[in-house]
Amino acid sequence: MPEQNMPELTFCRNKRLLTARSYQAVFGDTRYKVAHPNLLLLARPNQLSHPRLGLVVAKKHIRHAVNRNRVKRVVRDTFRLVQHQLDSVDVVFLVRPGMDRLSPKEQTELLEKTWLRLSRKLQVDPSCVN
RNA sequence: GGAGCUGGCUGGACAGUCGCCGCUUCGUUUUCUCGGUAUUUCCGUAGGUGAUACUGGGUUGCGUUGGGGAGGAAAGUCCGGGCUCCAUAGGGCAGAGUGCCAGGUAACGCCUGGGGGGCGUGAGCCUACGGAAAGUGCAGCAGAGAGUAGACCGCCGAUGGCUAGUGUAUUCUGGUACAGGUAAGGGUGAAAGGGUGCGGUAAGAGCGCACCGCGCAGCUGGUAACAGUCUGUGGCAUGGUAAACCCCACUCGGAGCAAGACCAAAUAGGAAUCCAUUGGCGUGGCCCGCGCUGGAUUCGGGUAGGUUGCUUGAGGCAUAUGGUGACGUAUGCCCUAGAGGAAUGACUGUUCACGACAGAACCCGGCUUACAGGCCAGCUCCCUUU
RNA sequence: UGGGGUGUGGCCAAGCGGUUAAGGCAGCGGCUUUUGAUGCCGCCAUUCGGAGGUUCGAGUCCUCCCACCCCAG
Repeated sequence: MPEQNMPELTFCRNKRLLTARSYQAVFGDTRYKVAHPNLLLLARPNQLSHPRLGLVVAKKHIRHAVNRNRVKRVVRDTFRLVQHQLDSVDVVFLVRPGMDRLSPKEQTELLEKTWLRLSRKLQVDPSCVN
């Protein structure tokens, strides 16, 4: 949990990918990639001063709307908490089957690890394709 | 105490941290914009125009105050409406739906009450439940026969034929099973054209009679469906299937908020008025009808994107009242999600019965399906005690 | 969110309410052949996505569920 001199931890609309074009840009020019059986992250540097997040949660992979919504909420919440450790990148999160079978706590832990892996990749390898 | 039936309610609680979306209070001048006052620039008759300062409002951003924020099924999309556009949804055909009766309702395939039928000891539950005497069709295999019945085994053979017996034989008594008569019994099948008994007969048969069942007409009760220890009448006529076509009665125009309306980069296939009414296009399958398209004149139109539609409604709650009830009426009070890649979450702690099914997307009324449990009310059956 | 469609062996599929549910590919067994290919014969569906209902009888008709696919910015 974050503590002293709290940085801004909001998550408003300018920190999301809003148009189909933004998503296509990330899919077409993926520089970073973090994979796990239950999820996949794609990322690409942007020209802004902050990271942005986009979600792809397909009905095919997670059947019930309740579980889809919860996965999206957890992803957003964890992204919100680690956003200052990431550089200016556009990130697209894709689910894979089985994510809904994890408990909320397991999902949170998994995502915290995943964001850590992404930030490490961004620092080690700031420009190259994975 | 146990087992069960019916109806209704509820769908973890509390605290903290970080966040999301509307509304709201105050502030900041962050963006854009409209106005007022003062000074002043230019053209100067009136007046117009620009700049600076002060000030008021709207809008947007940021901060801040307060308050709100998924369901009983939000689901499946199976019905019915509202709303919007197409004509104001109109006429006919075709098509679809509903189907005991009455009522409720905006409407319904829903609900309530009643009737018939079925199940249960009972409280209760289930019920596509109009018409097969308008017509057409279907019923494999088996079986004699499957819908104007039929004759395999069987029974009979009165009557007629053939034949025997006596003295004679159309007349009496047999034999035969040739014609024929039967539907009691057997057998087939899901289904075989009222049932039981008595009479009757050659054997039989509603052929006759009694009872039961059924049909028709009347009477009585009921708004009606329907009912009846009712009256008369018919020997029985009318097998099944309409979730086969169909008939009868009633209902239904089509699309859907990605409907539609407004502001509007780009691009030019345009809009209004008058004339013309043949062809083409547009709505739903078709026809009628209706609206566009064509020519002339005059100048403006609307994809990306944004705004709106968007939540106050056949709304809830309480009381009174009418009704068996669904529900209606009156009065008072309340406002209770409104996003736009899509808001309610995550984490920590405490607690208990350790938390099911599951997430609003224009809005309502139903139905159906999923569901850990918990609570309340009424009723039934069994056992025990007094 | 709304609109529409499909479901029959492992795969592709036909199927007026009526015997034991066509056919092709694949698979398995056999025959033919020295072996293989080809050809021929045989086997392979306790049930037509599931559950109820109508009917004497349902893959087919009706109702409700389940799964999958397509269309509309």
